Amino acid sequence: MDCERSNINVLVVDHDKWYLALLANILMAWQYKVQTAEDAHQALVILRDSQSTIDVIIIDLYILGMIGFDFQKFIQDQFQIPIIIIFEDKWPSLISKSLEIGPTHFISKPFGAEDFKDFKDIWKYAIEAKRKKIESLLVRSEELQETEHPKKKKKKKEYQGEGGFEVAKKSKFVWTTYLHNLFLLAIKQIGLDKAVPKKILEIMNVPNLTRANVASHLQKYRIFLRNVAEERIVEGVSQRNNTEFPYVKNGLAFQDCDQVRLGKSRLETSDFMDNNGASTSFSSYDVGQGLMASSFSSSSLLTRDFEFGETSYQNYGSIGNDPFNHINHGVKNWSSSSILPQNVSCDTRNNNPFGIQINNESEIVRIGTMNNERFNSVDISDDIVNSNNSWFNAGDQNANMNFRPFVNENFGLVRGEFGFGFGSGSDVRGGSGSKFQTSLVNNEGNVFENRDFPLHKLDGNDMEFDNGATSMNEIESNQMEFNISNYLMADDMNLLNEVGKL
DNA sequence: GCTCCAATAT
DNA sequence: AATATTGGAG
Repeated sequence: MDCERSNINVLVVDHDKWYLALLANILMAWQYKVQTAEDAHQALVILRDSQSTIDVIIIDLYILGMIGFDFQKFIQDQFQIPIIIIFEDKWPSLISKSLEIGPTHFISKPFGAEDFKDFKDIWKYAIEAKRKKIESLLVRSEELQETEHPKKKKKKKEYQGEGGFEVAKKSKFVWTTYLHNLFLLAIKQIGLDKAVPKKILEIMNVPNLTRANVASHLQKYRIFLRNVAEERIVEGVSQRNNTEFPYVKNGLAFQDCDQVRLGKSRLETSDFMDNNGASTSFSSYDVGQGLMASSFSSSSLLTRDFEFGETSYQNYGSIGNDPFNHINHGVKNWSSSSILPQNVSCDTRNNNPFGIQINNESEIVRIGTMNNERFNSVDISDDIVNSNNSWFNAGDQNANMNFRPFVNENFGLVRGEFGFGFGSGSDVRGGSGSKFQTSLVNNEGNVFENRDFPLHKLDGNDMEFDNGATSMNEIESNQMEFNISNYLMADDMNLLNEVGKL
């Protein structure tokens, strides 16, 4: 048993140095080889540098959440490294999220040395996992020959390697979000026109990834791009919502680094939220709302898991049991789709951010305005909508507004390569506007369709205020903000540095 | 013999 | 639907 132990290499990841030290001590006493990491990024680097020698990962649930649960899937699927998650009870949603990904071993915090007297469970788990891993790769051909019929054996022989071993049939490669994002990043670096499988493979630098894998994926990607190019967007905000391929998913990377408008992009992932409330994935701060479909000078928000059609999207979530509605407070509506600016505050005398609500036909139903503390909505003309129920439920939709400098004056709904959001092109500002113009924007950022909607009662004097809003808790805010670099492996950061985006 | 890519197979 | 494999062209 002991000799087996010393063959197991463990990576321990926790942001709590005390636990880190505790685990390292225990593991080393048990003759594990231990590597430790205090944060997510360091864990990624370690794993990347020595992934072939890591047999087990013990990781804090919160950090796992920071890396993203794709990471769990990634190392379980691709590397087949078992994960043992140490957790605190206060993140129940994270636990269930993690359990969705795959079989996982949990240890509850706080734990002490005595809890590790029962460590043999983990031992068994790790050793068993390693054994399975090896067995899945190598199957004794002798055993096979006993059971196989001669006919089948002939076919199997192609796989036969040296030393009487036979390599088990390769499992289907899975393009996780993470890998796809690396793929996109590689293409970004090379340039789409010059991107060929070999080069992409080289830049992605992912173990076990083959050129054929990349070629196949590239083919699919090109087909996708062709479809997008041919697609008519005249329908406005339409079906393209359904296709996720080019999107940044889970915020790990971006198809086009230019999309990052600001030096610091804040990234929120719904991994931190109840899965009922999957939400906005990107926002920035200081100016605007993050990622634009182009270099337009206005704001844009990205949402995901957003269904624009029949199902309305409830864009709110929670952290544990705490309402989490201050960053992604944008969209929440029960009966029809609604999009509101997020992370905005304003000089209400000159700039009024707007929220708009649209129906299933992409028509604007209502437009709301905000000031520093409140949200209210304003009816737009009845020829757009004859609604006798035309006020936003401001408390629901914009509780916990986040107040930051906000310079945009105008909003329109844009549909760009990355989704939809608020774009420039309108000529509305508090007190002075008479029209609200929505701008539909193509992938190049060019407005291809404008629609004007008359407004009234945009004057601040006419505003009705809601009392439900509260300001954002700064600490919570900080907890939810991560520099993008935290999500990237070392090479990716170099790549982004070269492009000058970090 | 290798790469790319479109077509085809699984 | 997603990924793997094939076969022609360069």
